[in-house]
Amino acid sequence: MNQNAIDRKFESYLRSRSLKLTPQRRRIFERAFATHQHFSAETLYAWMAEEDGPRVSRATVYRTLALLEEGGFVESLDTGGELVYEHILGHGHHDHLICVDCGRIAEFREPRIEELQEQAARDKGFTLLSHSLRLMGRCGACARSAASDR
Amino acid sequence: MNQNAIDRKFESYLRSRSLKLTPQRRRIFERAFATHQHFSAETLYAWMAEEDGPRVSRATVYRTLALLEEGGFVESLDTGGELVYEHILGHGHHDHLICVDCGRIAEFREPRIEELQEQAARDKGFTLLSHSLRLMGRCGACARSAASDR
DNA sequence: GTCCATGCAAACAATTTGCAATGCA
DNA sequence: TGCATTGCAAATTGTTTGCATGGAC
Repeated sequence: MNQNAIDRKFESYLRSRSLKLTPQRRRIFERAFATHQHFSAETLYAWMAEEDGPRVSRATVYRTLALLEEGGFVESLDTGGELVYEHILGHGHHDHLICVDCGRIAEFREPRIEELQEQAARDKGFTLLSHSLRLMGRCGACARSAASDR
Repeated sequence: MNQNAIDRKFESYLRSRSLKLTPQRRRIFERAFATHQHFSAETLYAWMAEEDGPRVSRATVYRTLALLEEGGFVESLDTGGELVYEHILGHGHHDHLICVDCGRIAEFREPRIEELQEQAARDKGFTLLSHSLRLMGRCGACARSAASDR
């Protein structure tokens, strides 16, 4: 999906909820889609501060990220501490690997895990709505530097 | 493992780190093992307040829970909001199902998921240290009452 | 013109910390 | 006795909210 199509999707989402397209919302939205990294509200706020464009307050960053999440434009990931976001469009579902040393986040996809989750939920009489799977470990680079420190 | 053996394990853990066995620590420790439910720091603090025994401050509850977690006596689970704890001893590893309506927590065990996680980590060059898998859904009771509300 | 949105600062919730007093070992 | 521990209140962190002003439609 190109930038234009995404923009239209956002506009139509706002209209559907009778919300307004403000310069702040547009700026936050576009910035969130301009990166392929994970970012926190604070990080995004810092980007807003150092880059050019309409001034955006911290409160608006939080409010707009919440809005984007409700609209299914971004997803949040709880890193134990702050929430980080990533945009979703053109990005299939995946889970995360988090390096405990450097904080690097890698993504992986494993449909067989999803299937087993469904099964486990059914077994316990639950209707599965969503899940959060985070693998904590040490990435290759950190493992190597830990080894060379010895 | 009986209460006595668990107590000794705790005492020896404290000794190994040259920490002291205070009435507060003993009380918190025993209370944590006396329940088979999940509990938050605040809940535990409330138990301390309403039941008899040496007075325990909120700060000490937090500090001791952290200590118990480091020692591998309890494990924490992030429910999005507050952390809840459960004791580990005599309790194999499992993951959680959380009801989004009533907050009820169910446990399940699925070794095949663990195996696939290991594999995914290896594929990405990570050394897996731990993981957190939470399934969010609606428990049977809540699904039924939601249906009857209609 | 009518709501909705923004910025600001104050409020929040959960947890952590500094410090002086206290208490195990 | 010496260092760990406690309680208290103040501090922190990440996030949310109330309210007066400003702006999109």
